[in-house]
Amino acid sequence: MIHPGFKRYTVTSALPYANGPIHIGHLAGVYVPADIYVRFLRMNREDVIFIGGSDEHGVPITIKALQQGVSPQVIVDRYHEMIKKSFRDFGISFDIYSRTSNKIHHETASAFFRKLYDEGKFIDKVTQQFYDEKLGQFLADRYITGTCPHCGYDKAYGDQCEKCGTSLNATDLINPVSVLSGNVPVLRDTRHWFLPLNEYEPWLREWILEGHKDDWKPNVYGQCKSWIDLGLQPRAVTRDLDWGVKVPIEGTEGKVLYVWFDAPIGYISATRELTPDWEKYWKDPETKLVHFIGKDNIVFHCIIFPAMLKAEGTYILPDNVPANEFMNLEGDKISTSRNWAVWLHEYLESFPGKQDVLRYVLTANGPETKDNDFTWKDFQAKNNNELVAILGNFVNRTLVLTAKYYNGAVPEPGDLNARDKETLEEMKKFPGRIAGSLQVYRFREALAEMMNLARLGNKYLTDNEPWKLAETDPKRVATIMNISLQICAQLSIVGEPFLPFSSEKIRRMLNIPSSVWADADKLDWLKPGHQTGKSELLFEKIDDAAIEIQVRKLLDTKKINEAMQAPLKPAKPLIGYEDFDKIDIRVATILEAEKVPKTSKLMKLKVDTGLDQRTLVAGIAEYYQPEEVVGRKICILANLQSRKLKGIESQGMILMAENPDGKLFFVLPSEGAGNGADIK
RNA sequence: GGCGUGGUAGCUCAGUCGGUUAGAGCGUCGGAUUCAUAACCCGGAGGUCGGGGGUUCAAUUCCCCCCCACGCUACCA
Repeated sequence: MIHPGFKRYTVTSALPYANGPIHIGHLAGVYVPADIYVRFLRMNREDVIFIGGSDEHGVPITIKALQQGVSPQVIVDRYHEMIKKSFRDFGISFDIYSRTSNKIHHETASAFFRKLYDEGKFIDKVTQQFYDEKLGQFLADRYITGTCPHCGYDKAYGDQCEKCGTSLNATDLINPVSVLSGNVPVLRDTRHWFLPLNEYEPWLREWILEGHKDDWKPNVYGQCKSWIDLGLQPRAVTRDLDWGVKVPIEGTEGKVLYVWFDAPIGYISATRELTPDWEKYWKDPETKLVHFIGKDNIVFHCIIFPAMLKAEGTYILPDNVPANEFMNLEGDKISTSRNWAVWLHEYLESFPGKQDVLRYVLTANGPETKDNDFTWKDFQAKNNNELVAILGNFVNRTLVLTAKYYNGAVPEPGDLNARDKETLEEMKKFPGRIAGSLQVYRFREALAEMMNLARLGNKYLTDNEPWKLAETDPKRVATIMNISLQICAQLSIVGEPFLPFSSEKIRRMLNIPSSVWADADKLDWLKPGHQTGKSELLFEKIDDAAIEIQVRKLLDTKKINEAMQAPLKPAKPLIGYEDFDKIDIRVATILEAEKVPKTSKLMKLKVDTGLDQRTLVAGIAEYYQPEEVVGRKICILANLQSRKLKGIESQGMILMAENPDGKLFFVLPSEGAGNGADIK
């Protein structure tokens, strides 16, 4: 038993969203570490299931479908198959890779929701939401576009402006428009169900803050503590949308479960799909549940999903959530929309048969404690200087010498000298050390230890110089070669979780079957006289040209992105003078200025307009300091309806010129214009 | 703005419950060697441990302030 107290394992990996392919960020953060962990458990003959699947609900998929004029199902079918295939080809060894559009998932999620509903675990509230009267349906925030109140971008979504990155409420948008019909939507009442997270706060506090103080990673624990200490709020678990799991309550047509509610249940659905025995993986306290995720998912997997499971009452809770940080690419954040990524399906085509190289690089450079950077140069260096030079080279020189001296048959060892014994003792320590690191999710460390075994082999060979003794001391050579061959065999065992393809290759070269972890310190996998197989190179050098191609590809992407960036806003339609005449723009002087506390962009200003003195709130604090604006003569829009911002009544708006990058500049009247001067 | 995590050699990272010369891998320089994919093996150089204060006989390690990166979150007429 690897972890005392547990007799089986349920390992989940975050469900990738089915609106794009898999990239190295996904792999480094979630799937490679999860796969290493699972392969290690399997080698220990543990009862383990490894769950993956596509998350196919949610608004972004419906938007994408809309843009392409197809049904959401077409979108998810396309990406689900693509993702599933690339995972399989890459060797991520899921026991099942399922999807949330499956019938069994809809049933599972419905039943889960219904149970909580029947037991009164939800509260319901009526709120106001935009409604498209022409189509007769409510509009999710993502289904509304309009002008961003911050940057003026006219294609901002109701939840976020993709230009300035600001998160918004749909009601903030200027001139909101329905994406579906182009109509102006109206606000209408709608009923939704909420999970009252606040009620679970005392329990979460004890379970996480007390119970997992020592075994959860600092980033995970810290994030949880932050959320709990801030005070938890009820979270809506339903949405007005027609793509997703229908709310299983009478009279709720047009409502589905919110995607974050149904997605984690996908882990359970997938298990049900995998085995009729699914309950023991989810309801037996002797099962260890581990969620592999990225840092952006911490709150869902540590707070919300556990609260759901707790509310349901019959499920176990995650024992650990080893969330990773992010992997950057060549100094920039990976981005699907900007095509700034190394896509798995493209990698598999560009570097056929080199799954283990990427697995190695992503593990050795894994973002376990902080964001890391993937560069192609580093990829090449790790392949050439580590995989080829240290691991591949050791196996190769051993097999070449074995072929040369013994025609590939394992020689009978003679008497062991001190150095041999010492080496064998060292070898025995590796499986335990590697296992110790893997058990606490320290994959980089475990991998480095595995490579140290290859280093041990290289040093053993070099120091003993069998090639010099071939003529004079054949018995000694036999011993050296026997031990070197055993190291190769051991490498194939302890390397298996990290480099499954290469381990298989070593076994083929040595002509031995696969082993379990318990045999990793046996030291006699190869009996004298055993005939080894055909030797080949374990890894090949990757030359500059191959790397150059990849780097150029990224440079091209960068050029395209730069060319597309920051276009000037298109001209607005013509208006008549009477429209312009409605606008009252005046010269004013700033009398006082102070930053609005607890905001980063807002500044509270007192201005003299000539007619009166009034208060304005302006989003200029990122570009100007209060002391440098006081006394300035500026232009303001004076007859704008007032609006409260952070509790302060803003009576008008300062005229600012905005560059495409969002930077703001005052519009200044020339010398001589007095306060209250009318601008026309 | 609030909260969280991180900021240690050129690069990727360990580590320090405060204490002799701060470690590893890769890179770099030099040596040795030739079984091996010019690989392996040995050795050297390279760090005021993000910055500034404080506590202490002693701080990279504890405390305070600040800066930077990333995540969550608020706000941006």
